[in-house]
Amino acid sequence: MNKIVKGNCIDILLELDSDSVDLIYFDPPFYTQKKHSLRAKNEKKYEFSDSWDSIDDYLSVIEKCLTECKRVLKSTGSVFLHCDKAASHYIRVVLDKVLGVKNFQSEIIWTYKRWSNSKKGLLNSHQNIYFYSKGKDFKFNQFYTDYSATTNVDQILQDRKRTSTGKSTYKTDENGEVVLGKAKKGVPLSDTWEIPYLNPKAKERVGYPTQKPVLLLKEIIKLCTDKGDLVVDPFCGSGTTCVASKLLERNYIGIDISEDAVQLANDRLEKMIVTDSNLLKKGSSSYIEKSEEDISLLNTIGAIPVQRNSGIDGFLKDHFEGKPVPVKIQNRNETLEDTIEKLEKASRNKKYNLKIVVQTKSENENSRLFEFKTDVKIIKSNKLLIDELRR
Amino acid sequence: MNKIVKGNCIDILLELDSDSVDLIYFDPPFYTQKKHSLRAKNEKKYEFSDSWDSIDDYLSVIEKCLTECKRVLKSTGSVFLHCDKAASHYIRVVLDKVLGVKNFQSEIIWTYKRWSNSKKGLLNSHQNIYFYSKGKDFKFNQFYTDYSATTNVDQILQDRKRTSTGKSTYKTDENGEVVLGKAKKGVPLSDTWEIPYLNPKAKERVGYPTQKPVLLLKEIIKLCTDKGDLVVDPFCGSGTTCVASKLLERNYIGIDISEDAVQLANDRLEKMIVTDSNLLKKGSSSYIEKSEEDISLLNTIGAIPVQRNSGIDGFLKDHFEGKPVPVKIQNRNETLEDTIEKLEKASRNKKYNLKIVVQTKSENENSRLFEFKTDVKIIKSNKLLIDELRR
DNA sequence: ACCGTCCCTGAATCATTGG
DNA sequence: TCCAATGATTCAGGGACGG
Repeated sequence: MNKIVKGNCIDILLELDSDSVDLIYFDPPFYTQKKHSLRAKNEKKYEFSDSWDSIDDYLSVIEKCLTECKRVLKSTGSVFLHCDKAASHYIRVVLDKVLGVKNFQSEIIWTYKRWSNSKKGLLNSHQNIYFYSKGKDFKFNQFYTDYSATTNVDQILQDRKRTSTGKSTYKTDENGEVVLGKAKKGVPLSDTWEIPYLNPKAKERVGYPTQKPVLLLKEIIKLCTDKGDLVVDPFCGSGTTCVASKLLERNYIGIDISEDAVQLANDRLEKMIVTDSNLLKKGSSSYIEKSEEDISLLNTIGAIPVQRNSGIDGFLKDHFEGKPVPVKIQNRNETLEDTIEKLEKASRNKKYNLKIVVQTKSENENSRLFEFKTDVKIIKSNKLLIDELRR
Repeated sequence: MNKIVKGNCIDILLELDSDSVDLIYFDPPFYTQKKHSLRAKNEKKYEFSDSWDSIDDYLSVIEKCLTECKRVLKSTGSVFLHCDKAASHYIRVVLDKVLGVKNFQSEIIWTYKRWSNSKKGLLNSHQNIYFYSKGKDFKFNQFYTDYSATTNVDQILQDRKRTSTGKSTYKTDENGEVVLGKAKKGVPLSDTWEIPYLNPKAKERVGYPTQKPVLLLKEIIKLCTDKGDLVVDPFCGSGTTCVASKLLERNYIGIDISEDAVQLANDRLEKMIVTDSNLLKKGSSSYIEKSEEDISLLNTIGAIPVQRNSGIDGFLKDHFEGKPVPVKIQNRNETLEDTIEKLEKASRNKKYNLKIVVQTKSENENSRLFEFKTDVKIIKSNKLLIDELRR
């Protein structure tokens, strides 16, 4: 597990156990009948050929490969097949055949803004991803997005009933007051995703043609796998799928027929560890989730986040008595004392005039905080204040 | 010209001259294998059946009809075929066959926000429109949209040249100054269109199932026809295409097999009601009135933002004692009393068990808040708590 | 296993009401 | 007359259930 393998994807797939894979991201050559090439920053030229004798020739390769994919997939597994307009309809016919019409789940549209060209007609700015599950009980993590700006959320919290004619209306009790319904989670994720196209200057770019943004792959992986699950990419190219899997702590196997691609993907995974380790220094593997919450909190108090200091999460934009004000947010796994100590340690020798800890958990009864001598000021997070209201 | 004809579309198309039509909007049943019915405001029930013996049965009808469409089309004419995920791939195979792979121009994605349901998986929120021309010299009016906010317009005005290795760079003259190119017109219209779905309460609604927004049809018609051109809709239903054609001063022929549909379409052409979408006019950002800060704060306390209620800024995701918890953040220009009053007013008749105001400003000395009777709970924002530390 | 049929879901946004 | 607040209505829906 967690490797990039050089070889024909069918051969390599044959070596995998049946019912062992959670997600397959299938991104074959698009049947453009062209040779794709691109020069990387180090001037190395990467290319692959997407020329075929005929569409049938092309499709038969796809079909064989998909059949093998189906075999290695767990019964709860899914395939995401990425293609573009050129052959998407023929490929979907194959998908229907191999995986079954019933297991078609969604046509995902990936839209992006892009450079215009002089083509007569509309500017091409989407690609299609077909989502098929192996069976009925596929793994799916529901994600929710914000309500539209025009939605009256206040209203939709109400319960409803049916009138005699079968129309649905909002329910009121005997006093004419509205009846409130159950908690709302937000809007289920749509099948149209707007994710920026990989910018030609993006650092992420490694110079491989048709490289996909990591964001797109992360989205797909989060949707259909959990931590520790296995993701396979039979046409992995520059290894974006593997990078995304690694970031999300999924296992991965990438396959590509080109020695260059395998080399490149491996390099990318190496380097990622390097850039990643800075983040790891800061805290735990929960970095990604925790940081979003914390960044919101730092935002609300007007603080600038600091990434590489385990004792300090940020500094207030406004100094206090001429000195910066360090802020630390209590971590889920820390006692308040721990938090204070870390902040104190990090600010030793720095004569800050004000140091702030944001408390995020209630103290338990045998807290000895009152015995604790510190000049750190403690404020309770708004979330904690609300939790206390619930008591 | 300019008529709605009752009958089978193939029969009616046979009566039309060859090379006489500029645009065909082809909106067949989607192969949902369901009966679609809807009741209009006057209680009249409109329905059509979309059940077929098999996909081949369905496709053979489509193919016959498309073949006839091709015949009546001028050499500069185009077909827009509207379908959804259910059979889009099979339909495109037929389109390739009848009109030719070379004449495929675009897959247009119509995306919209819509009310959700309890489906496992992604929320379905797009439909597909295939744009094929009859030949190479199809009529096409290029439309342009604004550059994206992140585009460096200054830079794209510069001319470019190629380096020896084939990379494209900006051109400079002998003095090293940039060379400005010719004026740019903007970004060509993309193939992904976000147009609001016909609203349940829209006046434009006539009670016919699957009714399309006039806006969508206007977009298509403007793209491929000029004033006085002829537009044909072989499955015209409630006649949206004809309404759009009339509005844009194009000629039209609508065909439908249902007497009811023909009647309805004619009525509609008599008194044309079109809702122009406020959302499109103003843009969804104009509805978002909350500041980044407020959104961050709502985020940190686990609340869903509400955009359209001056008394409530959000609801906590977790209910309290079975009821939602409204939250209001004190506004810069409000006294705390104002804020509380607004929240109270907005939650009148709703039996919330907990209502929260987030105080963001200190009370001044002559605050009369202590005289104020309310069951709203007040918490101080983290920002305020920090400001108070500074005193 | 495969149909209809019924019943439920739940957010979008224009129309209407209110000031 | 205009702007802001509120609500009505929808289902190119989806799933459960019974024959």
